[in-house]
Amino acid sequence: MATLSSELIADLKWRGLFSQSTDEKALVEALKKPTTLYIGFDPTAPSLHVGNLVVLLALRRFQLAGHIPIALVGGATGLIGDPSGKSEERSLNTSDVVAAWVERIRGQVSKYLDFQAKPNAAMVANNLDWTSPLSAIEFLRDIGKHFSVNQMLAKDSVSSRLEAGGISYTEFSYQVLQSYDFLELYRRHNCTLQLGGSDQWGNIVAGLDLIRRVESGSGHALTIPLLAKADGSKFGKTAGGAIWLDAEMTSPYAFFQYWLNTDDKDVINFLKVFSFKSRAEIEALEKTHNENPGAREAHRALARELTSIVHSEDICNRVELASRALFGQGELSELDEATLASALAELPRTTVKSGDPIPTWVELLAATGVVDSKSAARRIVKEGGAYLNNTKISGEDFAPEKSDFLCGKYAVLRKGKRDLAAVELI
RNA sequence: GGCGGGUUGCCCGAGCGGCCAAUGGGAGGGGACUGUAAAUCCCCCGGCUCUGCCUUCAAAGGUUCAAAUCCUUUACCCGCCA
Repeated sequence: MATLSSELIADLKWRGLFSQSTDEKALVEALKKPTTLYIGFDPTAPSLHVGNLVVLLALRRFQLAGHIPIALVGGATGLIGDPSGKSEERSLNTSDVVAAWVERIRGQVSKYLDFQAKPNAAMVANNLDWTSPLSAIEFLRDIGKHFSVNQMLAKDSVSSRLEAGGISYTEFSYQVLQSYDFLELYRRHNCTLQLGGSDQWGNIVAGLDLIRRVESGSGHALTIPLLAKADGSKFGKTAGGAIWLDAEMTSPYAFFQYWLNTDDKDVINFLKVFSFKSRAEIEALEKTHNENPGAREAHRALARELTSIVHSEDICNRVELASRALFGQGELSELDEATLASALAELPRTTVKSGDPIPTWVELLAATGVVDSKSAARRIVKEGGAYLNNTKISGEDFAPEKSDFLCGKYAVLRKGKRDLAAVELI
């Protein structure tokens, strides 16, 4: 990892993690010394998702380069709602919901930073700590006075909303709160750099203005491009919804598969953006990938590294084993019970009591939740996408027999090419 | 405050008394081809105890043998005039 500031910036640029910054020369100069920087995460859901990982890992890159990272969890801003990039007003969440999400996200964010590092230990902050004690009058006199409505209206996040039908005073005020966060972190920790997605540019420079006006101080802004996929679809979304970092919300198996199934056209870019591998290592993978894309070496490296970072190396190994065991190579019936059990542990599942009659394939699949209804499961059978233990089955009434249960316990249902579920006989 | 227009399945959007579970596009799903990729082609896409039945066209009531389609009220959105 680059430790010299010019190398750090060059590395970020090479990885496609550099959108724009305030005076780049001055930034490089400032980064020659350990610098305190922050990124904010608003609790808009119970977990962060893979989209957040881009900036979160960027923060880690800075720490590895010797800087002091602060992860700010937006206990206050999460109550307000950032209009950036939204075409409609957000619906507000209650304060207990937001408070609960803050705690979960605080825990998540902490996994990616080093709090023991010397001399640049990471910190986690919550903007509710300094926003909540502030009275409305103080806020308007001490902070609001420094903002020009003309400039606020000119911000992209606001002007696009004005065109799209309107914005509430609440969301309009968001940029003031975010600016105040930067000011507070500047005061408390001499934090002089804020990172964010490119949609955060306006909010970040508003903070720099505030620091200049109130403290006559200066700082820097650096934004990271929003990650785009080659086919134009939104990164991090699947039919099932977002890919979350929380293992309860997106299983490590599904997480691993998500990366393994990355579009060929995206895989090298994703390695640059997410991986901590060196440029040389990534370029070697690029070469391998171009020579034999079918081997999916680059995909596998990406999936392995991210699953290890987000979950753990141990979980990653288990999940990869499951992935290999369940996909084609080798007969399922040849797997020993331990391997099978751990592979299936990662899948959506249902159970059948050993005394009870065994339900039909359709009923079992519906019970695992892989499809929304029995009609959907029936459709799969009709269309020829139904498999039991990797063997195609037909007939809507098809039901597994006792003897179909591998090791006397497990049956593997498959829908289409890659959607798997497990049935356990208990 | 007055007048007019709108609210349809995951999204966009036709339908404007029976032939409507509702045209078309997108998203999504299955198949073929492949590499657990992309592109392409074919098929599917409310639910169920599935040759039939049930619940949907903002909500609630009504007219009719029959309503997404007509009437009334309510909620929300959007225009024009004050």
